[in-house]
Amino acid sequence: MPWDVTHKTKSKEKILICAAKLFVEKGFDAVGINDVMKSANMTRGAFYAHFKSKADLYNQALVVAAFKARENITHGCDQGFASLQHNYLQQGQDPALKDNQQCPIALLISDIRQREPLVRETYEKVFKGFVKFIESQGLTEAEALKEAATMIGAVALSESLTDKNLVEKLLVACQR
Amino acid sequence: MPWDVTHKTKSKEKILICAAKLFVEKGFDAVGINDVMKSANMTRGAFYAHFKSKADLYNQALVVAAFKARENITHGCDQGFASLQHNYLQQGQDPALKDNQQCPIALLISDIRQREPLVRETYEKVFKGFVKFIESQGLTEAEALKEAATMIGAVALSESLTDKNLVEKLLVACQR
DNA sequence: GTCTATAGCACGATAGAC
DNA sequence: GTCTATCGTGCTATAGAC
Repeated sequence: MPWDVTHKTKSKEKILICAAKLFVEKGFDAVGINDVMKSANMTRGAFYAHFKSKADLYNQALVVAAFKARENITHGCDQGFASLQHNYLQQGQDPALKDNQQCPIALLISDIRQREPLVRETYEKVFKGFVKFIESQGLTEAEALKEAATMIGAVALSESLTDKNLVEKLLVACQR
Repeated sequence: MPWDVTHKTKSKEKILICAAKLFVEKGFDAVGINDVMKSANMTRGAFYAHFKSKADLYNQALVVAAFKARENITHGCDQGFASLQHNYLQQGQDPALKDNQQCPIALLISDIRQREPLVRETYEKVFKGFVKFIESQGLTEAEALKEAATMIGAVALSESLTDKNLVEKLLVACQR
């Protein structure tokens, strides 16, 4: 593989990983192409050699975010649903893991409504994958859907509320 | 009360009610002052006679949205938590009620992270009021927090997912 | 492929007529 | 108080040098 192809691939990967973090943290509108490229140590102009538009980047970054978040949350998690639930609910709480990828399903849950159909399809696939994964821990589809709603709602709320005490009570209450 | 004071009050109320609908539906960034004023049958210039900034409008509209949504959801709901839960989960499903105010806690759940501290405080107060209201139906604080997370997560998801069948299954699964 | 520079547009906010 | 007109700014996207 020639050097320039590797270089291009590495640049694109770097952009995607930076974009995944930024978009999940701030949403589509609050993140400019400039912010993403700066975060990846490049300038605006280089962006369009890799992506055809900002929406294209968002769509691909969503997949990367989902993959990385799953890695993050299921890392060392072999003890069934209770362990998964605990790791998911605590994803934003451990300061040591503060720069890890958080779950795009929860953090982009209202952002996604304003996006184009292709992006919404991607989001929906990610959500369905999450539900299937919960089912694989021994839950029925209905149980998995309800547990997913609770976990996603709790994590989304935990990022939107500022009262640390309330957030702690909320996460404990959802843990069962 | 002189005519012009009444007129001003009515204009402001109209702007607030239109803004509450638009912001809850689309979020802060996707709604321009122009959109709000057009929806209220006025022009951009008149806006600053009533509000000092777009953020000021958003903050006040959030309170109006919470009040109207509560009216909408608790309307004819005297049968305890099960009835509240049913009405809350179905708020976006009945096409006849499609233009009613939906719950800002659920629909602005990720939008609110990017707003200024004053707005986030307002959101937090609204959320705490919602939890207290659930508690008043005979639940403990922990139970109320968990039920709130499930309901809010389910409604937020139901607006973000496009598969009607999946949404229906999700809402039924959360109904108990 | 990456850079600098800029076109083109949309938005928030202000100024001044009525 | 409401209107029209405008300034200033920030953004996406493109053009052209290297």
